Amino acid sequence: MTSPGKKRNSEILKNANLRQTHPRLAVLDALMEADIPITRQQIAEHLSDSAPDKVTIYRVLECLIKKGIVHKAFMKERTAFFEMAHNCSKTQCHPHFTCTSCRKTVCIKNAKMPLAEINEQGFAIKHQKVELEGLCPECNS
Amino acid sequence: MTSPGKKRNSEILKNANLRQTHPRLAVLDALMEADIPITRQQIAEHLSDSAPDKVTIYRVLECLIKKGIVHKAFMKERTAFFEMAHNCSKTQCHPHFTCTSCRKTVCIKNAKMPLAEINEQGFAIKHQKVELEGLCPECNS
DNA sequence: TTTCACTTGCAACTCAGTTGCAAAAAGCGT
DNA sequence: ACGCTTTTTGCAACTGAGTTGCAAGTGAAA
Repeated sequence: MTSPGKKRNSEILKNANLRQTHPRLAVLDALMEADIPITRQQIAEHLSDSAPDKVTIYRVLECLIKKGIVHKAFMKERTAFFEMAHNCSKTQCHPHFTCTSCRKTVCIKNAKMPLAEINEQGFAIKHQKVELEGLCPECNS
Repeated sequence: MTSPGKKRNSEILKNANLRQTHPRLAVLDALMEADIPITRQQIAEHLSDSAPDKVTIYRVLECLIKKGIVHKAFMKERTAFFEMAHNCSKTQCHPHFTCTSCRKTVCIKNAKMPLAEINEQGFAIKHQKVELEGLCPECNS
């Protein structure tokens, strides 16, 4: 449990002006190691015995999202998937691709997407999210 | 209840090889009249006294989605929003814009979005969904 | 009109996420 | 280190969208 990211997570909290607490460091650790969007349940499983209460995990996530450290990436089967925001630009997350056959979701970090342009006046686009569906390489062969 | 769309809805079911039933026609009617994505609850409210059971509405929607007549447009606050698919191309729905201030969502039917390009080999993109967030004209002034 | 597969409605259930509140602990000044 | 204040945590109970099983109802083909 002395992973190299431990110090960085503590740094993240400090920069965001948040108290250093076990649940916050633990949730950050789980999200960092996963490196793909995961659910609250997967966060708890990753932390197993030292996992905070589920309410706490939700509250920690809410707080980290508010600070822009974490994103709610997407919903699948009525369940939210969270990921670290450090691979996203300010206005746009990388797209997520879900395979309609095996139902796995992967991050497409290198896809380039222009921001949508709205013809009507007055809209200020702050954030764009792209979801892709289709067949992944494994199911497509 | 003799709206001009009644016959069209019946036609839709016939073309899809689905039985003509009250719940199916009613759900189609509600979605047609709304012309924006709505929830199962809003469908029921639209139909008020003649609304089918909520389970039936979900099953009708599921069936219409399978036939490509209806789309699950997006989720907001853990609730699914459904819309007629006739404003969407095969590979892409029009984007939906949600205002972060008033929480209203509108369809952006005239926005042009190219399909994402994935550099890695083997992915077959079947469908792309774009969600936008920001300030709507009313909240932006 | 009969028949049968497909649909519907009801009741009971599931389960992700939320709320209220009392107990714990982070961080500050002393 | 030691209180003190404020923020955070954990528990239990709740909420509400969506699902499941099953018996009763209905569309449409023969």
